[in-house]
Amino acid sequence: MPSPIPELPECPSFYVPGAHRPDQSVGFLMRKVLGSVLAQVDAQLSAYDLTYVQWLPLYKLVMKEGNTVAGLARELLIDPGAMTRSLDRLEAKGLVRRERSTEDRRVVHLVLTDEGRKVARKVPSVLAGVLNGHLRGFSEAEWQLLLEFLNRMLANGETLRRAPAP
Amino acid sequence: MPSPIPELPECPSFYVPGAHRPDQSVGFLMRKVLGSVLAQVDAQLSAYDLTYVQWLPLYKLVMKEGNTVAGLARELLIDPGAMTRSLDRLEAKGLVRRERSTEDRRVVHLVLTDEGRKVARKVPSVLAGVLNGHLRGFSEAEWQLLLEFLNRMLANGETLRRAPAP
DNA sequence: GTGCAATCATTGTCTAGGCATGTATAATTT
DNA sequence: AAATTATACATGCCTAGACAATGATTGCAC
Repeated sequence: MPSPIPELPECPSFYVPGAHRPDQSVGFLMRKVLGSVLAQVDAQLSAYDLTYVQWLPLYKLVMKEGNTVAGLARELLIDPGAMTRSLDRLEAKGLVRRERSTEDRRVVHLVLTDEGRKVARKVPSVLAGVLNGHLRGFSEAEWQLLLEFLNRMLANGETLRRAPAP
Repeated sequence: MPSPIPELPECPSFYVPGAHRPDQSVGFLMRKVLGSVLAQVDAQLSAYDLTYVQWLPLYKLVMKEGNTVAGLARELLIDPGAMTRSLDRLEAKGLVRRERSTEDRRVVHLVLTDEGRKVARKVPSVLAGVLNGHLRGFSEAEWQLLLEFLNRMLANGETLRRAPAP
């Protein structure tokens, strides 16, 4: 009797190695869309001497979702080393301050400066504008469907990470 | 009589600055999905000492879509400087060769080595596998719809680039 | 033809991320 | 209590991309 095969639904075969040109694959298209969104957001944010990725930790701090280097790195799914250097830049601009914790002397608490809070406030409307611009012509249902698709792909990616490719 | 307003459909207002948490916005989700796809592709490609982005120029060379630095950079939507350095790495690995053109001494022709051609062949099936894995549970219609959404967002981004935000 | 503008490739300097390592400080185990 | 393990932050070295400036060449205008 064969060992019980885990109940994974079959993968589709939308992509067949030689068949499609990869510049119309989901991956390449998403790269381009994301590039377009980021370029426009960053272009507008340059007025505040900020980038999208620099805003992300500021936002997390505003929302009180993490206030340490490791915490932010986990939240933003990036390397702690990258986070450290990113915070170096933000600190140099006077947007955050580092304060070594007293109860656990390993951790560094990050606090927004007034300037940091001020500039972080400007970002969401820029982001909303660019995203809405890219969704011109979408119905609300289509938008929701797109979000659902992305969430499903993300969930698939998770399960793939646990049970790697055959 | 007011000047004729260009016939641009209104932007939707799906995203309102304070309303949504940005980690469920299209942008952030696409970042995560793309990260998941790239991580898995690169993990598998590491067996060939190659990455997805290193494969792209090889593929363009195979397809004979550009055979110069500037040509590849245009095709792949990246900076010529970045292309030069990327080719440095590929040349160091013995996957491409540079040959200064004789008829126009400014340009450098890029030619795949046998090794380059060989390793480039391995990639499409890896790519297809990971993409199909992320599309598990998608119907063909849903897949096509997703592609359509992405193409529409891309087109919107184009028009936005010409006529910047209000 | 001479001068000017455009093109091609390269290099320097910057942000951004990944991986590996190191150091200090907890926390846990024994 | 001592030793091990784990965590937090920082640093070094790598890929990757953006922008700006440079040098070499070519093409065009005049």
